[in-house]
Amino acid sequence: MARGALGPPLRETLSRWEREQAQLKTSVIDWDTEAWQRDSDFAGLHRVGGVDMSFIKADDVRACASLVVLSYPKLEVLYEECRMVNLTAPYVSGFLAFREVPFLVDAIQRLQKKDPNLMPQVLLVDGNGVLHHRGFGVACHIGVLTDLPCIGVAKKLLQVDGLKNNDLHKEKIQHLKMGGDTFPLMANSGTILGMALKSHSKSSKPLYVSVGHKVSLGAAVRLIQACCRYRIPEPIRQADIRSREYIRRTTELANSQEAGQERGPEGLREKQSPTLSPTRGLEESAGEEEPPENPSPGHHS
DNA sequence: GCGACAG
DNA sequence: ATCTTGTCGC
Repeated sequence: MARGALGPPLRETLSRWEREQAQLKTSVIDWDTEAWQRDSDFAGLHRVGGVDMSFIKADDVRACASLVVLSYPKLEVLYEECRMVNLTAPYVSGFLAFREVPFLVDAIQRLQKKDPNLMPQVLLVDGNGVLHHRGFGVACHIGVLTDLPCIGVAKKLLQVDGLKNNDLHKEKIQHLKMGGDTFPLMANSGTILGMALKSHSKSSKPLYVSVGHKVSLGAAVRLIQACCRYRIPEPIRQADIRSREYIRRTTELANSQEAGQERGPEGLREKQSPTLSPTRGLEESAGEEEPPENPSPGHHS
C-alpha cells in the first residue's frame, strides 16, 4: 500500500494541504533581508542551523527530529538536540513539510525559549525551497513559520516545471569542474528556481540549492558552498549524523531490553515527550506495516 | 502502459 | 527515508 491504496481521505487531506501551502506562500521573501548576506565574507554571520529527521525501518510512527547550530565560519557544533517524535503524516512528494515541519519548528521554538543567544541566523533545510510543485517546499514552510532565513538543500533534482534529469542535465553536471561551480535551474516560465552546485571537488553529484525564505539565491549558494567540508553542508550533515545515531542507540536499547528483561515497557517509553499535540492529519497513518521493498540489484563499475 | 516520486 | 560490505583511491 505504498501509493496505490491511498484513499479518499488522503485526497481531501492533500487539497487541504495545497490550500495551506498557497496561503503561506504569500509570505515568502526571496531576497536578502540581513546585512551579512550581502557581505562577500558573511561578516556578521556567526550561527548557522541545520535540521533533519531520521526514521526507523519498519516503524511508520516513531522518528528522530534533530536541530543543530554551528558556529560560522569554523563550523563547530554549538547546540544539538535530538528528540523522538510520533509522526502524524505520511510522506507524499510535494508535501514533505507536513510530515516533518511540526517537529522541526518545535525544536526551533524550544531553542528560542531555552537559549535565545544560540538561535541560528539562517537555517539549512534538507529538501527544496521554491524549487517545488507549487513554489513552496519545506524550506519555505519552515521559514514562514519561524520567520528565519532558510535555504533549501536537496540531494536529488525535483523534476518540476520543466526541469528534467535528462541527458542534457547530466551533461551540465559533467561540466561542473571544481567545488563552487554552478548552473542555473530554469523553469519553463524562465524563472530560475534554484542552482545546481558542485559542493565538493570529489563529489560527482551536485546539490540543488533553492531559496527558502529571506535569502537571495546568490547568497544561498555562496553560504552553502562556505558550509561544505564534504558534499553535504555541515549543519545538515551534523543533524543527519546525530539523528541517525540517536535512532541507532534507541533501537539498540529497545532490543536489549526486550531480550534481557522479560517485559519492561516502562523503561524505554519514558524517553518520549509526553506533551505532544499532534497536528490533525491522517489518523490512519499509524496503522499497518508494509512488506519491505526489494530494490533491483544495482551493478556498476 | 510508462515514468516520476524532495525526504 | 531505509536495507547494507567491502573496496578503490588520495
